[in-house]
Amino acid sequence: MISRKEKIVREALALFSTQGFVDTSTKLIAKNAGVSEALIFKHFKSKDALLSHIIRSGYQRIIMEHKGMLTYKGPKDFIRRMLYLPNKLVSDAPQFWKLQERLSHHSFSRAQHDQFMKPVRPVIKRAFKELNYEDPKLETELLIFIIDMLWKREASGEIKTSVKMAHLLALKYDVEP
Amino acid sequence: MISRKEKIVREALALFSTQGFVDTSTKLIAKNAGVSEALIFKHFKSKDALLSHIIRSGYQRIIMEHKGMLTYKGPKDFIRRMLYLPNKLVSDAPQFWKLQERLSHHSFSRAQHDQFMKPVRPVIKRAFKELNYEDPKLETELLIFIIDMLWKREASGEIKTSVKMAHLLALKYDVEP
Amino acid sequence: MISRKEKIVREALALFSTQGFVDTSTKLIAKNAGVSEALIFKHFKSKDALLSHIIRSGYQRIIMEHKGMLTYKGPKDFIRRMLYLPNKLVSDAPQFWKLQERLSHHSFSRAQHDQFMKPVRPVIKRAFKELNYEDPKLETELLIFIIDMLWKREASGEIKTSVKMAHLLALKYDVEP
Amino acid sequence: MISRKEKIVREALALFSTQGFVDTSTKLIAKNAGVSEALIFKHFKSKDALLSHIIRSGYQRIIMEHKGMLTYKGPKDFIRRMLYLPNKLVSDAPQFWKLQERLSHHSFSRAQHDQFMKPVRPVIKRAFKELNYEDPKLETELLIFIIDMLWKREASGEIKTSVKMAHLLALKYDVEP
DNA sequence: TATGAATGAGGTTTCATTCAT
DNA sequence: CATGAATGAAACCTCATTCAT
Repeated sequence: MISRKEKIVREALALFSTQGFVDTSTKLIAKNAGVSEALIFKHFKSKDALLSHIIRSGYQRIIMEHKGMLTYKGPKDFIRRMLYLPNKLVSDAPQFWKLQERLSHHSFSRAQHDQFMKPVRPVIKRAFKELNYEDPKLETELLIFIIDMLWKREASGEIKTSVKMAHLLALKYDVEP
Repeated sequence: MISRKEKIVREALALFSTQGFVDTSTKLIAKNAGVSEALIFKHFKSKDALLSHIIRSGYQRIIMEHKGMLTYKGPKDFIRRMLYLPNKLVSDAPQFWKLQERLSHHSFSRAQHDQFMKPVRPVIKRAFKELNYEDPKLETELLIFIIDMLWKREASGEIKTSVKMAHLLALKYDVEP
Repeated sequence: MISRKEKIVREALALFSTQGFVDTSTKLIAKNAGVSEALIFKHFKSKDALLSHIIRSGYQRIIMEHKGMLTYKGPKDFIRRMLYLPNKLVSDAPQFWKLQERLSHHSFSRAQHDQFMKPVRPVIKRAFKELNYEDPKLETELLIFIIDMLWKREASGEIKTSVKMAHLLALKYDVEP
Repeated sequence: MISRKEKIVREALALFSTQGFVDTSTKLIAKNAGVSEALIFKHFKSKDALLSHIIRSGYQRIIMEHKGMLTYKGPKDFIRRMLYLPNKLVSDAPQFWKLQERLSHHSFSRAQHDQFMKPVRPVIKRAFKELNYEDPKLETELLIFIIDMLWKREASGEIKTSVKMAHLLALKYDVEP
């Protein structure tokens, strides 16, 4: 059975991701969750705290579920997996990533995302080094930029072409087996 | 001499682009512009109308100032210019593009932007065709999306690496002279 | 040729009588009259003054046009004419009476109307006296009340039945020739 | 103990009936009721909704309290009771009828009133038929209109002469026992 | 005479949040 | 744990009115 607290979180996520944080009133969240408005503030100190909770717990779960993400079986394999990562992430938790996409100006959200992506950077760099790319650092920036691009696009709903793009990019990087 | 109406528009743009539309009160705009709040509503019917005016007139000016944008002197030249377009746009009107970036979920803003980019698409496709790319359509989608991400990134302030990326991409596309 | 001042007065009357005084903005009056809002305040000190002007000049004209109203050619004739007066008044200036009907709580309007009806009262009383009615004073009150009733009803647009009622009343009072 | 919601309703009725709806601010209602302005909007969605509630519940109560109104013990008795109805109504709820009188151009108010008076019409007609009046339909219209004017007059405060008139009318209709 | 530009005061309504129960 | 009742602050917007030209 799903707790009322969880109900609040789910409805809030659904609303924040579709209407945006500011345009979603606590009243509406309460109504959709079938609870009193006051309960939101019993469980979370404020509307901001509710958002932070959603972000934090979201990344926690994602980190849990993608623990193998960093396993390195060779440069080409890693880069390919990075290119297909966005699709996996967004497929697993579309609402969450839709919300993230909307929160590009929310500092806490950005911080959490940066922390999530931080361990990836050196591994990508290693891959480009092993593949003898001329400027591994810049190539890393570019790939991360592309990854960013892809999950934002997928989160926006344009999944099909995004997957095609990922494939096209994999070909360009020559990492397709 | 700059009119009060223009003053309102400028302050509104400044505030919307830094704090966001919803988080900027008409009172603050008025205060910063040194006018009465009522004057905003004399010149623009509503806060929304003010935003629409900013968007519309912004794109109008940009279209004016980038009339040569579509001149085609060969595929490589065109693709290169497309890759450097974001930098040019954002350098010319940083606040405006910052605002646009924030408004990615605002339907009118999207519509205006789509209209602005619409004529570009067939030309890019032509370029890829002339260069004998295998899937010109998908390549076009990809490039347009890259352009989109580049200006958003630049608008967010990350200019230096973005320019570097544009250069790197130009090399990858083999369009650098 | 009709002056701008007159244009304002006419449009104001039209709007006040259909939408009511408070629900009609000076902005709308100006727009409908095809003049600037400021001009209203050049010609009339305030919105209230404009209303007062309309009322005062309205009654002035009506008094002018109904000078013969009080001529007494015998009791029955007078009472009959009184019963048909509402129809004549409202037919002549429907908008004006519609406005009056709306202004039942406006003290100036009431005062003007009372002044207009004042000279009628003693004549009606005289008629009832001559006809040997038992309580001429109360009968006078009642007839004035009925007249009031009738013009308000006609001003509201229900003209046909009101005329029928007037006729029926004339029969009841036995004043039809 | 009287609830805050009821307090709001009462103060609103008092103010609307004396100052009129538009000229009464929600702020003043709140102040007079000793509650916050926001509470008005918690209990009633809007100022208009508050007014509608007052009208609707007012008529509901009146209908309850005047259930015997339509009992028919003979034509003369019924007509006499109709003539004295205005006085009974206004005596019972003077503020409410004062408000109704002010709202003669408010469509919802008119509709409610019409619905309240609707069942009366056929009974009056029946009475006039039984009394062999020549044009029962027109007589009905006239009587209903007289009733209408009487309660409006009483609601405006002119009670004494109105009662006298009702009595005089009863004599004229020959319905006084 | 006529206007465009400007405003202070005030209106209704929404919001996140608190508190007694 | 859960809520209904309540609120202060602030939002957008409209209004009648003034004034320099």
